[in-house]
Amino acid sequence: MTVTRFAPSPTGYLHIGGLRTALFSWLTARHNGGKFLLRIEDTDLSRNSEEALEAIMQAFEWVGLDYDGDVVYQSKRFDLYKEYIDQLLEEGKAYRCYMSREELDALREEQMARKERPRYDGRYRDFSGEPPEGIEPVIRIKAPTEGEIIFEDGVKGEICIAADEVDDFIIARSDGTPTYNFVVAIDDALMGLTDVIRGDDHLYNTPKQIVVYNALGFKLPKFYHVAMINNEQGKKLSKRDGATDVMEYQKLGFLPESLLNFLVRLGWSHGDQEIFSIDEMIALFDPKDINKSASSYNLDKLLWLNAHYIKNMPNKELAEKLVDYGVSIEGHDRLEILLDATKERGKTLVELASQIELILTTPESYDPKAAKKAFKGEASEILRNFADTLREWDGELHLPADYHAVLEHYVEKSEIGFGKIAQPLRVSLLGSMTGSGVDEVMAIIGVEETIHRIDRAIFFIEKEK
RNA sequence: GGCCCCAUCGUCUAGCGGUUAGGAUCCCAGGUUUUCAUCCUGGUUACCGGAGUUCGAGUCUCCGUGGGGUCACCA
Repeated sequence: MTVTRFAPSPTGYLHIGGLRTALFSWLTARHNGGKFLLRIEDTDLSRNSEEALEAIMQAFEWVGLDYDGDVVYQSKRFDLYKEYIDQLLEEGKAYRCYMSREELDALREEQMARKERPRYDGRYRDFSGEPPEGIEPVIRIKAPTEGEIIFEDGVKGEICIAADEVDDFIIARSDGTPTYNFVVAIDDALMGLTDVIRGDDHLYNTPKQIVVYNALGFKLPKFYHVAMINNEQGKKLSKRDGATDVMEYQKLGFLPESLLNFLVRLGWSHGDQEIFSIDEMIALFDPKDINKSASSYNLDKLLWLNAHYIKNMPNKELAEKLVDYGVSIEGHDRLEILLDATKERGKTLVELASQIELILTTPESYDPKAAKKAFKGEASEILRNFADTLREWDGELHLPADYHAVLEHYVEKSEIGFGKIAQPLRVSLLGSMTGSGVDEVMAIIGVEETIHRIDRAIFFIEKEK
């Protein structure tokens, strides 16, 4: 059975790059009917934060990626790791190193001065003498000294790294706590991972982890190293580039399905298809199709996707989402007309909310340019006559089409062009020259409010004269 | 710097030895709409450079160049 995982360390919010690898892992598991596990890499007790953990879990919930079983916390498994450390020590596959931090730093500087690659020199690898006083040793694992470490990466192909590039790295700190590359290998093996999908910044950790797998006799999973996401300039994505925190996207008015669709297409594709529902992603995703090259983040495409998903979302659902953006219209009796009239002109929920606000609120002022253009000539008279026509209208007035009939009737009766009434009417209703159709707006706010807004506009026009 | 990885329109990508190099986004133009948006139609724009292999190379090989990653008692 396919088993994948996402394994963040709780040191900050969930980054969109992290979300993409999580998505790839999740899709791989779901596609194969396998399991997707969540593990928290919190072995460095000093760097963990409770808020970071909560932020990550919250982001996961928002986008709707579900995981199987319980969350695994590495900080709660120290006893387990200790057993493996002891085992390796006993088998002579690991050893105590009594070099102090100072000595290590000095060695590194020396090597750098000689323009060599800084690395541990293995001085305690076969040490059997009397250990120096007062030094708590670290535990190092014996990495192969010759040959090469080769593995097949599902994305990049065969990766071959000379053994002397991998030194005897530390598996337990002097305080006894285990380190990252050691516990990752153990947990991935023990949790039954079949496919490890992660960022390619981990590519160089893989040979180290393979050393651990081999020392402990574990079976290797398949590795996939996904290239990074860059900013629009092709450089590494940083906080300066705007939203990198997944939850930022919620605040900006993005739908989780838009973000997921956007991310799945960064480094993966299926022919010419751009729009993928979650079910389609699950059906079509295969990690072997992941691209080798890094991709750049592009906000325009995300906005386009978001507009698409907003347009196609049922109004009821949209209304529920809009509550978080300060718009409560769930009980509005013209909900359908209101959302049909607005959801095609908002790229984000934030924009949509302000469109709705614009219609529902009586304009306090008029856009000067629009007023100048629309409120000239006989505008106030035309508006007054139209309001009268509305008052006297004895037909049904519910749908936009009903209001349209009134407008048509008025235009015919008074022998004026459509624009003569439509333009001043729009500015009266919305305060601006652009926006939703006047038929829709009138149908949403009703006759009374329509007349109220017209009266206010007439008052404004007369006052300005 | 050592090692490793990568390279098609501005961006996301298709291509898997023979295509007028396709789609999407952005941008521009036209149409639809009383306006704006939507929608529809059309247009501009790309194989990093150089050798080689081959009848034929974006596709394979090598060398450059450019970009990225990594070299912790962080993860």
